[in-house]
Amino acid sequence: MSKKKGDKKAKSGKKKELEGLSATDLAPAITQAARSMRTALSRSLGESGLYAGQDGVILILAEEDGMTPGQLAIRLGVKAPTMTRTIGRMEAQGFLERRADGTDGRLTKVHLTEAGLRTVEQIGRSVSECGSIAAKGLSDKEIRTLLKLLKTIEQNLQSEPSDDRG
Amino acid sequence: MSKKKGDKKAKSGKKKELEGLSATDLAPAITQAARSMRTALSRSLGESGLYAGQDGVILILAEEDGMTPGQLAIRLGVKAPTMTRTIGRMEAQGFLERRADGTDGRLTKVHLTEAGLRTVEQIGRSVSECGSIAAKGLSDKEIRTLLKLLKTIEQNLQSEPSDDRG
DNA sequence: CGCACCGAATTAAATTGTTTATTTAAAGTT
DNA sequence: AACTTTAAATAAACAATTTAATTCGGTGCG
Repeated sequence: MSKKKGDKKAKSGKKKELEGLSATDLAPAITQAARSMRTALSRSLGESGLYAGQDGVILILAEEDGMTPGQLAIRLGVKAPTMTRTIGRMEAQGFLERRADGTDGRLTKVHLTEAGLRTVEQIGRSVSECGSIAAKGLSDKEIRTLLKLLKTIEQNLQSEPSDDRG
Repeated sequence: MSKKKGDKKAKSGKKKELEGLSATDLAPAITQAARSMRTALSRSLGESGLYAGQDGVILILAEEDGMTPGQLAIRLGVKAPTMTRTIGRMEAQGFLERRADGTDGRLTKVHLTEAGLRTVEQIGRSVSECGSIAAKGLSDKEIRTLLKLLKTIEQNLQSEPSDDRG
């Protein structure tokens, strides 16, 4: 870092060199885009009786049944307590069920129920459709670029856990 | 019924023509990226005593004081009840205050307090810093591309509020 | 003037998400 | 074998977000 200029505050300048300004807009931009996506997905998912955030659990379980809450949390990029509660809700809703692991008493295995299995296709459709709507007008290349950039910034953010130095 | 090609599973194919597959990955990708961003921003904002979601309110108010909750909601892309609640918390925290509009009894004007004003700079720094961290390694052009794509998908999603026609 | 309608704000209820702390079981150490 | 440490799941507390329903002031019509 610091190999170039423009790393300073530049608080006094309201010029046109908005190099830093772009980065400033990044957080709001992605926040709002994600909010729109979540809302759209939520609406589409509602037909299956699911909430945004639950779809990923079912989709992953459909690929590999019997994962533990911790594994699911990692796969979905959320914290373990979030997964625990989401699983609890979904279990109450009848989409999945917990089973104790016979070998390791600490582990909980999560399995799709029949009802859960029945939602898989519809969820896939919702997620896919939402993505298509969002990507309307974008070329295939642009979509891939977007995905790549998204992954990059995610990795950047996660590799910098706590940088509270001034 | 109007859908046609690309609706297949194609789960077995790992080829390069993943046109539909890209769009399918869009929702999860942006969701997780936004989650990372939110977490990072939340951590940085914590020093100011704020939570992610509150920053925008202060920043907008710093530009134009006395906006109504509804206006703030639109500007920030959230629904009115969200804004009401956030404003309530922030008022309790002492960052802003509500004042009734003398002319129109239905309106509430939101004003920054001195404490709120004092946080403006720090918030701007946090948001900017977060964006910079997220954008590390990306060229200026890439960042602008990302911003443009983000805006596009946001508009796409919002112009299609509830079109579940088949 | 009274009643219907609209619009802004709020309340209510549901969920995801985070951090911090607690329980419980496995593993490691002495 | 008893104690300590670690790991997984969970519980509790706090915040954001949404939709649906409610309150309340303004406006319009009869």
